[in-house]
Amino acid sequence: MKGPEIEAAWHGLASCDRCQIHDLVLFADLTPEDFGAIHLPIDDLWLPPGAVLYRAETAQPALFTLREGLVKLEQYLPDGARRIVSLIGPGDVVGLEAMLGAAYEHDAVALLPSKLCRIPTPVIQRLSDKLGQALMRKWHDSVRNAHACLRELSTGAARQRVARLFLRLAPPEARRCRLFGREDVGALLGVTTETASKTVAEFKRQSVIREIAPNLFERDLAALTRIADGD
Amino acid sequence: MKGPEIEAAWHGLASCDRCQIHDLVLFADLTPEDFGAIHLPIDDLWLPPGAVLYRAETAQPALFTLREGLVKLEQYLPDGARRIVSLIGPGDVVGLEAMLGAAYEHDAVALLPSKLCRIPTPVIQRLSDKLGQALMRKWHDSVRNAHACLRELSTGAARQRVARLFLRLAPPEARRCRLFGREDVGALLGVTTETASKTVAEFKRQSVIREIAPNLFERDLAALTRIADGD
DNA sequence: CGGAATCTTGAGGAGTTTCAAAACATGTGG
DNA sequence: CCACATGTTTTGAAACTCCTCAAGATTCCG
Repeated sequence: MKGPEIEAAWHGLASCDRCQIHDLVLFADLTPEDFGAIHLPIDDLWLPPGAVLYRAETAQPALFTLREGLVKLEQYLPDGARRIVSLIGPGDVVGLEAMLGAAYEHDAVALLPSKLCRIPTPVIQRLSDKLGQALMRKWHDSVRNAHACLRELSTGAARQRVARLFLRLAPPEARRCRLFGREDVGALLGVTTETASKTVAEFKRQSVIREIAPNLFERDLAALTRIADGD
Repeated sequence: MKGPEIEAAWHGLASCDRCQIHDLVLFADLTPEDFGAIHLPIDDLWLPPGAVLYRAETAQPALFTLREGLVKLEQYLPDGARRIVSLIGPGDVVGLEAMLGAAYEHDAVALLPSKLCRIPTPVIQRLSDKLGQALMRKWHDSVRNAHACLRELSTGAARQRVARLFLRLAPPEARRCRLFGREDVGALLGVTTETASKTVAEFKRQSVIREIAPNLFERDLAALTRIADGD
């Protein structure tokens, strides 16, 4: 049931102070001196789609910042049903539970090619007074993200959910967005793979979306918004 | 659409050090000296069902600990659809976003008669080094709770969701549990009020549950578990 | 004892799932 | 470069679930 393990590529050591998305991430408020005090390696990772970042029930003294791409957090019900409980986008942090010394609670898997930083928890702890608020903001983001997934992606008819997903896949100013496999779309929206596929196909026929390349779409934002709010 | 505002009853000042659920709450690790350092009033509140603890978009420099009862956090979609995104039980903290100086993000409303403490955020901030881990644990609980609501209460057929709700309404050792209004059951499970009502009625006919008194049920845990895991 | 909610029930229809098969894509080895 | 195997996406038809609408029963409260 679980796919083959795909190894992450180690990309090198990160230079946080020259990070592209500097103000999005955890270390936004740090001074150059603070960076000097980091004595543990912050690894730079690249994951292809389907690659596993970590598995539930495992533990590492590290959390991750997503710089680019898209990651899913999935959990399983006692009856084996699989559900994606959160979509992680650029700037978000994954694996915050490591700060409590706890095991990870989800499978974290890349949905699109993704770049991440692996930050050892001792680094965070050492800078904790500097980071206090920023860290809490990331917790806050996790809660908000979870509530948004419930509110927007698990409520209403299937076509509304798919529409809201397309609106969520890229910022409003971007016309194009990239989608992932239909099985994952289903597990995220709480519908079957077939319903996910049929709905996406229907949107294509109605030119609410247009498929430029495999799983790369151009969106009609007005039409999508209309559908998202109930036809 | 929103019900009438029901005022909370102010119950008195809390004595945290003699709290009934002492080890569940935020202040579990504090010493008597720490309690002495609290110079802001920690109010003791009692809410009847339907009473509003706070509204979304409003702000107070305070968070709340639920000692007894059940509270819902609800949000609205652009199209007006209402959704309960989290169920708050005894020991849980509500309104953690106040720690970031932000406005509340949900309507928080009592589902059952509830007892809470109102803790001013400066109290937490003053004790922050003592509380660091405990506070983070509460954030963690919030995320876990949100994911559990998505995973168990918004996945699968309606009868599975209702069964999982009944299993969640009280600890496994308790035979009886109390339920709230059908409209709220629907908003929590992502089904209509009618479906919620029909499913509860069906469970009664099949004696999976037995109604002792209005909205007080005796549960057949084995049967509920069987249904929850897919018939 | 009304009157207003809330809960229950029913019938019909829309939407989703299920099952099965075909179309398409991808990667491997000949 | 093609043939083939594998996996994903699409499509269709039938069964089923859930929603909609409407009405009746029940509870709650003034």
